[in-house]
Amino acid sequence: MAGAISFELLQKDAGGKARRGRLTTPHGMIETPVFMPVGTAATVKAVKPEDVRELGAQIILANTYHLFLRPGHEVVRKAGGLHKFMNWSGPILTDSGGFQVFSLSSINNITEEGVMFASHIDGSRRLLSPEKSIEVQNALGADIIMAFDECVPYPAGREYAAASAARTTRWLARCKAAHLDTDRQALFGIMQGGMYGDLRAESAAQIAALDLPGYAIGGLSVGEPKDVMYGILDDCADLLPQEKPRYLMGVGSPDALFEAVARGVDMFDCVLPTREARHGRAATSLGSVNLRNAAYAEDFSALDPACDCYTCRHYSRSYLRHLIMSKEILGATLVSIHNLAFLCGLMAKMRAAIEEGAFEVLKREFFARYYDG
RNA sequence: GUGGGUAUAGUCAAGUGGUUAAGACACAUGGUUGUGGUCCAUGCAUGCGUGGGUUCGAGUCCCACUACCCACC
Repeated sequence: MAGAISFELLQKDAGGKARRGRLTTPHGMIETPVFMPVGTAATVKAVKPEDVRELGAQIILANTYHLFLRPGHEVVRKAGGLHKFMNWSGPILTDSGGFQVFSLSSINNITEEGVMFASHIDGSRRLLSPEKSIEVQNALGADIIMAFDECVPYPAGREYAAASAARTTRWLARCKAAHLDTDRQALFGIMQGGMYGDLRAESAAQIAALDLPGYAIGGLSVGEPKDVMYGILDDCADLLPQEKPRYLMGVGSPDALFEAVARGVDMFDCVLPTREARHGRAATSLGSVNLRNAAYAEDFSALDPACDCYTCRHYSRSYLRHLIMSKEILGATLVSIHNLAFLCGLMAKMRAAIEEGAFEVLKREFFARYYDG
């Protein structure tokens, strides 16, 4: 079967697990490893789609949960799909709503059927199930859609993690059965299993057996210590199929991106760069900068001297701090542009380094400058 | 000019003679990982317009001064 997407493994890092790949989708190619900016409500907050493209983003993520509740997936369908609705012609991935049902809605009742929850917008009771999530994602029309899963919280007991992972796998089979238009949209399965290595292996084997076009690692970066996350990731490269893309959900701090790419992960998404930008924190080549700090009030230099993004080419730290402190909309826009450009640029550097067999060198140099400089 | 009122942190204020002067905003410093444009944590008045007085004890009562507000001339 042809399928909506194809993944080509171009190169593996000499001596390491880092991979250089290429994902072909109905809306264009994606060079991996890749960072996907998050556009929850069919918009990367504060940034116009053409600017998202210009800053180097190859694919964006949108949320089933949010669009299901508002404006409603039928509205998006009538608009001609998400790409047209939001004026983004590149690839899109939609999250299934599984995570948000647990993290955002208040009252929820989990059954084998699905999850009953109260909308965070108006409190109305809604049901999201594997079939419903696929129906909504079909209407949204993203290139890659995600399985409806339960993200096991941290910490979680072994028994709960095992039962939850097993249910997520059963839900995945239902998602696959409900998803018919496989030539237009690729369905990714999600590995769970909490922080238990053997449960992870079991989950990986079961979802791999369904022969899906890609696989995600879920349930990480949920509050566990970083070395625990890296420990789980150590095994993921061997647990998941080599020839399929691997997506680590919710990860986006620079150190975690390096560590995960080093362990063979290809795709990432995270709210961190845009959320932090709205609150005045920027990632730069020399480390993190909190623009709210009084020290930057009269700092007329560029946010990051080594960055050539629109924001760094035209504005000073002093001005950006003024915008953030005044809660001016432009502040969120400019810092978001920079933070996204920084992360997308970082991934581009990783791709080039893998091609040159210099990934470990880049990683070492980055850590020295970003965290110790 | 006459009468009345009000002065407490950068701002708005609580405070009715008795420990260490509420709270909010602002400000300062952290935090935020499949996004509720949020939310959270910590810090921030040796002092209550100024000067005197009463009292064991005064932001609180008394007197004078100063500033501002309102009304009348």
